[in-house]
Amino acid sequence: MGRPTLEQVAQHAGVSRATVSRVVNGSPTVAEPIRQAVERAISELGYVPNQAARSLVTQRTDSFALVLPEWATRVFSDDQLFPGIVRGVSQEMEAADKQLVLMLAGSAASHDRIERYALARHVDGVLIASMHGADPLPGTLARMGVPVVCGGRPLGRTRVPYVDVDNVSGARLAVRHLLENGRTRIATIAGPQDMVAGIDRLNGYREELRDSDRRSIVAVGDFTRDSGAVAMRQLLQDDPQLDAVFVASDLMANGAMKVLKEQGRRVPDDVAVVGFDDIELARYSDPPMTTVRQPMDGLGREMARQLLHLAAGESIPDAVVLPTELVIRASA
Amino acid sequence: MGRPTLEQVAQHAGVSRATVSRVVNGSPTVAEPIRQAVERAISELGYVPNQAARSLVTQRTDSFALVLPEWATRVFSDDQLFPGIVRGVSQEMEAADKQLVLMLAGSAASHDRIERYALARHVDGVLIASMHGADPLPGTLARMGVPVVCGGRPLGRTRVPYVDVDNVSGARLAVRHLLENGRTRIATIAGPQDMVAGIDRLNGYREELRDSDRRSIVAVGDFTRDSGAVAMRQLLQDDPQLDAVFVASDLMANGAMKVLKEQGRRVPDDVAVVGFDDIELARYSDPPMTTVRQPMDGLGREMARQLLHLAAGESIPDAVVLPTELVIRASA
DNA sequence: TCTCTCCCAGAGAGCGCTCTCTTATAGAGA
DNA sequence: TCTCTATAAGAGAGCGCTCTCTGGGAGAGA
Repeated sequence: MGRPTLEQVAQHAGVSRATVSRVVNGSPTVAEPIRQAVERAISELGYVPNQAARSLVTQRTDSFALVLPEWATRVFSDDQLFPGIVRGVSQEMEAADKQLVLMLAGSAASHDRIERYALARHVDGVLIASMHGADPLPGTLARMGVPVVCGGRPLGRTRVPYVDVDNVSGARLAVRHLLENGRTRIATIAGPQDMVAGIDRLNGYREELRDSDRRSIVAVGDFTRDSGAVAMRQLLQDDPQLDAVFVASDLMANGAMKVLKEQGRRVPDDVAVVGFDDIELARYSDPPMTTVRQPMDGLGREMARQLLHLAAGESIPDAVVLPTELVIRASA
Repeated sequence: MGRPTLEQVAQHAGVSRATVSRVVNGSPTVAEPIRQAVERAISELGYVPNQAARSLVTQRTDSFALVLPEWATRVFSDDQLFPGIVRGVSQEMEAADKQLVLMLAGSAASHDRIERYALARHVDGVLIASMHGADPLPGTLARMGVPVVCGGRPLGRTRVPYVDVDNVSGARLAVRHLLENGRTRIATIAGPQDMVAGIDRLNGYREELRDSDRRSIVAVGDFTRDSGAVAMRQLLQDDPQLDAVFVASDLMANGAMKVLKEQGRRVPDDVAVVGFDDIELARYSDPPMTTVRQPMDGLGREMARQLLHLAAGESIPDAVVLPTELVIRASA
């Protein structure tokens, strides 16, 4: 009954507990015949080391938590952002033979849960992805000595290392493309201004326009499709002459394009549209969308890599910023 | 330095280790003044129990694994299936104060990893979602005494409890709807025939047609949008007269509708289309899609509930089948 | 041949916690 | 007053593993 223990393997192989431990952990100081005997015993008994016992002494668990805001699974449900990050992190963790614990942070209560969890030494480190506003969690954990890496530049004064995509440059690329195509009245549908992605993309838009002396025309959405439609209607009302829109997410751009179609504006002939994210939808929309690609897998992978370094006691850069790229299709 | 231990809390409160343990675990046999003293010590020291030490003796970890095939994050990337299950499971686990460990099973190698992980007593049970073909993993784990619940009926002879949605009835509902609307040549684009969802939906289609003496017209896709387009072309070639298609997933239906449009067939006037899944895309396609809704959150939640019961030593039903529902929009 | 060194296996002390068993204290009944 | 029971706190034995320290045997140098 029960799984076999080190002790039993040792007995079965006729050696001491210590020797079995050495074999299991690949110590080089074990004579070949003994190693083989132990390995035979291990596989005969189907021995698997008890992780709890091991981490009790090593003080490591070899697993890491990925914290995602619960709404990420909802708002982003039909694009690749959420699965992309998860996949990237997961790949990198698997490669390092570490485990991934996923935690969805819904309420404020779950912040507490997560904090306790990390402090219970359940994980060797924590990744925190794309939070709203100035989330205190990363700072709190870091202060308690828990290795933490954020996905997306954290707002506020917390000095926590992060990995982000270059939202500002991405937005500038998009706007520059519109300018280069002779568009003169370039509006934007910005994302929520309590999220870094929302803020930075709007900044990029503004910077690029300022450099070319155009005036900005701004509406704000919340990254959902419907909010994109609402914002587009607003923009058309504000400036019926506009001939281009830079939209801070593909999903909003999709809503916006629907409105443009309804109002009889042709895309891109009358109004050019550039999105952001390059989710699958962008490729399949009508017309296929010109957009800014952000490497979500890459973001996840890089976050994982940085955290692994940090947890290994190495020092890591305060920030890693991944490049974004303009993908030109038909909408602009 | 480092986090405080039980011992230190005991010392600080002037009691024994056992008493602190009692307080932490909410034992009723502690006198009120002592309990308060201990609680004060706990909060003063910022004590958090070490999970590894605890589970070493309790033989529980209070965490559960959710295994997802890696391609789930890719193929299903732009719909709600993957995030839906994750969210459902996560909610139920959080409610039970358990942790969720997410494991993406990519290769055959990761099967091994997962097996070792579960056997290392890292988790108290395992959820396995939507695998291809007759996956040996659930059976193997179950045989080793690990509590397992599958999402989606497992193929093969393994007797592992599972939770599934009623694919057969859903498909029948869809086909019946088409019949009731006077459609006579009803084709189907089936899903992959090594997946239960693919098989059952095709079966439902066949059963319903057989009951009404119509012949079946079948093309097979792999649940991707492109495969839906390819299959639709095939169907139009096989039977140019067809006036309806039941498509086994919304994503494929989206591809199919694009082809219909290209070939000048109006939806639903010339060809009615019914999808399956009710992902967000269905609501936003043109025309909005009539489809079969499957409760992915519900599936996740029910899986979690069953597993929690199982892990608690209670007996659970071999199968739980959740109802599907026809959502009528404009495409049929 | 003897000693010194090297190498490899064993012994044993915990890691931080739970839980059973034991003991001390107090109150009740005779 | 003495015993019997009830109740609450303490003592201590592990849970399964790692890792340092110790010890024994073999080979090398003198």
